[in-house]
Amino acid sequence: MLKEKKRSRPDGERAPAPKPKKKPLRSEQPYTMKKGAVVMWKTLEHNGVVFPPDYEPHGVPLTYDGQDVKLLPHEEEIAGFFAVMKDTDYALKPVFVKNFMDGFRAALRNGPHAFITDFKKCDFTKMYNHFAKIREEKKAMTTEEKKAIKAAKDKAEEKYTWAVIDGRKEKVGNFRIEPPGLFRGRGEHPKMGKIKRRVMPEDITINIGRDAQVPPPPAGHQWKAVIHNDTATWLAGWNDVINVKDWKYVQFGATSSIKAESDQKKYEKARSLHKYIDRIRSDYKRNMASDSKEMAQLAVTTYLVDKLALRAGGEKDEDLADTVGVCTLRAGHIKFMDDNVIEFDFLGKDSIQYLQQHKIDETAYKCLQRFVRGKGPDVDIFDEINPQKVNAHLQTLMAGLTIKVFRTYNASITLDRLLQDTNDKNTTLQKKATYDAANKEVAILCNHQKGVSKAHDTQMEKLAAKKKDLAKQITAMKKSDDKNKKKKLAALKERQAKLEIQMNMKEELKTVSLGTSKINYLDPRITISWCKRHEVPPPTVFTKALIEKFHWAMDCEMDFRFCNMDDVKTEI
DNA sequence: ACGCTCACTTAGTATTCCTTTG
DNA sequence: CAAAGGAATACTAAGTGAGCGT
Repeated sequence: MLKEKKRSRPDGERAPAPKPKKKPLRSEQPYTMKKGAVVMWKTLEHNGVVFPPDYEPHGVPLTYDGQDVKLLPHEEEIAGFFAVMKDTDYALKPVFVKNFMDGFRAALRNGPHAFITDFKKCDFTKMYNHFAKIREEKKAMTTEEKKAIKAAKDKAEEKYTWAVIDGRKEKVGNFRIEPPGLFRGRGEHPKMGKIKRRVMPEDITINIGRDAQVPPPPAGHQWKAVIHNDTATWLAGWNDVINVKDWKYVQFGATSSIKAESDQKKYEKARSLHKYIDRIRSDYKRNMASDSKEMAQLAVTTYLVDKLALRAGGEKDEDLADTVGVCTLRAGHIKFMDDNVIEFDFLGKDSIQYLQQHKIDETAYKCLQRFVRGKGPDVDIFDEINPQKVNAHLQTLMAGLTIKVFRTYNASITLDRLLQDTNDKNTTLQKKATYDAANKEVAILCNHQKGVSKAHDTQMEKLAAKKKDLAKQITAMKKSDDKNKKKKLAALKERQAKLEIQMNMKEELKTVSLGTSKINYLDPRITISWCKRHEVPPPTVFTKALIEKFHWAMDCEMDFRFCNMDDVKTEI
């Protein structure tokens, strides 16, 4: 059964400002408003956004049906979007090519080049080479030239990199407006290849304090609107040009106090789940045997979320890639194996495949068999529930609990558990390996993957060659009568052992992404406490950016499993 | 109860930066 | 000192969930 298509809005317009509610005077407003809407700031100043440079025509032709055609600037720009992607996998996908070509043809339609209609006759090589040449020229510049250009750019952008919130100067995140190009949707996205048109000042809504100076739009332009929404923390926003009902925001950066505060709350919530987890687990175990199908479905989804760290899985529109989470799993996504083992095979967020077998609770196994009975592969397994219902049930057990908290909780507590095995006799490097191994387990739990780098095989071969060479040297050393033979042999053997570990690690991690959990799921206080206890300098495991992001946790010593709100020592 | 908007977090990949190597 | 390799950061797509109106 196909999911029902959600009604799409005909215009894609969005109200520029929150509905004007009957509010008391601003000065009379309490700091926290009635429900949900919390006032996030009293004053907010910033300098707006940076637009990409205007298009500069290069005059390099498109070759069509063997003939060079010099396009008009706006046509040339679009052809250029494709030319730079000529060698990517996208250019091989029919949907991508069709969407691109539809857009390209529409741009050509009323001009002198409307005869360009057939993708097969389009040859983008000249433009491609032109861009390649520019890249080469850039690369060939001296270090000083590169530095000077970078410095000039940094200087011009400096004032956009920060904003002042309640008197504090803080980093802005994505202050650069997204440049035009072709949409790179992930997986089988029906809109891939569509033209992402240039975002204009007229698209942008500025959110800023009432008393702040409104940043001037580029000369000859206007902002779409200027609002003063103090319950939101975004500085500017616009309707996404591909999924027009989506809204893109310019937000504060990861190191800002706004983000730090919400990060702390997230991890405190995950920690407090530890106090409730036994009750929650007995609740869903009991409810899996319930006569109520809805109750049983709530229980089984919660069980899967807890055991496998699955995502919620909200309903999606048909004009997006077909991906699922626990609530949207369909009968064809699971296979019943012997001994209560289920094979899960579905595409999750970003169309990343979740392909894992798990032995699950016997009652849950039987429930799943019952839920899929008589259903074709495209029918929803959990037909009586959705994430809202699951979350509503969870909130009868713990205030504020939602599905995603389980991912944070299980990721963090897994790290905490695995780090218990750290050997203090080890070197810092070995301790880092322990940390990375724990990080890796979390990444597998959360199914955080990455594409195998193109260079992977060559790199492995090189390491293998190195290893072979070392083995040779060792054999030679054994035969030699060098008086320092013992020492040298030991050194060689150590290098060999290190190389061996490096190779195994590289192979094991070739599809596993450690970064995502480190940035988003692992309570930094677990890591920092571990660093302290085992005398590992934090930069061993956190990059400079992460140390800044987690600055609020830097002096913490904490046990994740003891939830005491007083533990948060560092105030922002 | 449900659909929809809004605001924000989470995610993989592209690009840039920095270090190592030849 | 340049090229290569790998780490770090930038980018932007794609999720979650609260809350509101119907």
